[in-house]
Amino acid sequence: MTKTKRDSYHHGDLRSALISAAEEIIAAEGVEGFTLRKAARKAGVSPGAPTHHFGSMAGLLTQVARRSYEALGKQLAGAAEGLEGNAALRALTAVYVRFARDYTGRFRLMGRTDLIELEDDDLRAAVYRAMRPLAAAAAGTRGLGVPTPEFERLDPRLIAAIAPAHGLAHLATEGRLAATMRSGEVDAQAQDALVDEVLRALWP
Amino acid sequence: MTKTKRDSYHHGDLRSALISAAEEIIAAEGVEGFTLRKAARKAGVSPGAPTHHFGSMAGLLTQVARRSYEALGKQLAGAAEGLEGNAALRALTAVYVRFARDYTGRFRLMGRTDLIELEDDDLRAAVYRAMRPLAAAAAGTRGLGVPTPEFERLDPRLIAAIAPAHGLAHLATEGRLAATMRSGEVDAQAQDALVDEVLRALWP
DNA sequence: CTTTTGTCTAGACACTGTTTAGATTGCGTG
DNA sequence: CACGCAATCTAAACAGTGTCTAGACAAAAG
Repeated sequence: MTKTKRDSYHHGDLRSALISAAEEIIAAEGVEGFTLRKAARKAGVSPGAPTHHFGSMAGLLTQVARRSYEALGKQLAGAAEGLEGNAALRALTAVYVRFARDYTGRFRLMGRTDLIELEDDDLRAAVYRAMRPLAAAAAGTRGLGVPTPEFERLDPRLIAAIAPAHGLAHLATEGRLAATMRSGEVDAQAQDALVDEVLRALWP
Repeated sequence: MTKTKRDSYHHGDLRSALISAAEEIIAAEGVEGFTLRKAARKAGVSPGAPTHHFGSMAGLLTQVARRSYEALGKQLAGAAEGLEGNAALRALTAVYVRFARDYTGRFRLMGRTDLIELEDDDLRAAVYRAMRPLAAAAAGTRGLGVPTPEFERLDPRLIAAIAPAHGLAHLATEGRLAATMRSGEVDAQAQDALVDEVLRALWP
């Protein structure tokens, strides 16, 4: 589809072309449908080419994961505006779950510790930045400082805010939140309603 | 190690030998270290043999996942005894997290929808049975019926009990619950303490 | 214009899961 | 007991995979 054409021996911007190709494959076929060679073919390049830019498949997927965390962070930041306390926590969690449902491929990749380089500094920073709105909400609600970037020694109350979101998101992607229609598709509205009920039980 | 010896052409009990082999590999090298051929070699059998018993790799791993859910269910059932209300929920969640930490390979497999056959009836039943203690605790706490076996149209209050456990477990396996020592190993005691704090914030 | 540096290809390697056809065995039945 | 059937397993191949090593090519630097 987005097969980047080649007129010259050199590609020009292969690095970002491969990232885009990977994102498209993951969006269309999921993480399990992704192969490095597919991405190379989509970019119109030989199987060995990606190695020069990313070192390994995990290197490429780490970039995709980083960008995905940035996207999630943006959505979270937007959702928290103008809200405070438990209302903010509910809104943030709802967005977290919607992200997992709407971008299941990306979300699954973010949890695949075998496919990405967790120790990558840029990735860690992106994860930290993405979680900031949740941290802020937890702090606003319960009097708690923003966590250190190392993401270690986290405050239990922040974890208490992240865990339900993470858990709900996983349940959603596994189709365990009811809301599956007869067509097999996910009934987004019904799912949102269910999530809202859960959230009102957790953060009244 | 546990290489099952062969004296005759037929194995005798290849089916369960393959399941055991798979469990050992997953325990030792994680899901990402598992290959079907490895399991076959460990059972002292040709690469094509497993297909006759399980149809595909997913068939074998589905059995491993089923047994893992049974193990988890046993631990949950044991943890709930003699406890009521939020104390039961806290104990159950703590066990859930400990299971994920102590049997990370198994736990990761349970979440890999691409490696197992989610629609398998035995698996679904095992999942349902494993979650019963959580459902009972949520019911005892908040006046809620035990969910239907189809695991659809779940009560939001039950989901509110499962989600934090699931989320905490994932965070634990990703090493995001502090509690990682300088050696790189997980400080189980510190992690348990942190989880306990989180749980007291969620279910006071 | 030449050299150096960064990109990319070609081909191979050691794997993977699965399929095919055939060899081997145990078991129920005559 | 002997026979044939059905179950079980093997051997070999197939189409893939990620990654490595040479070397080909092109653009930038001297």
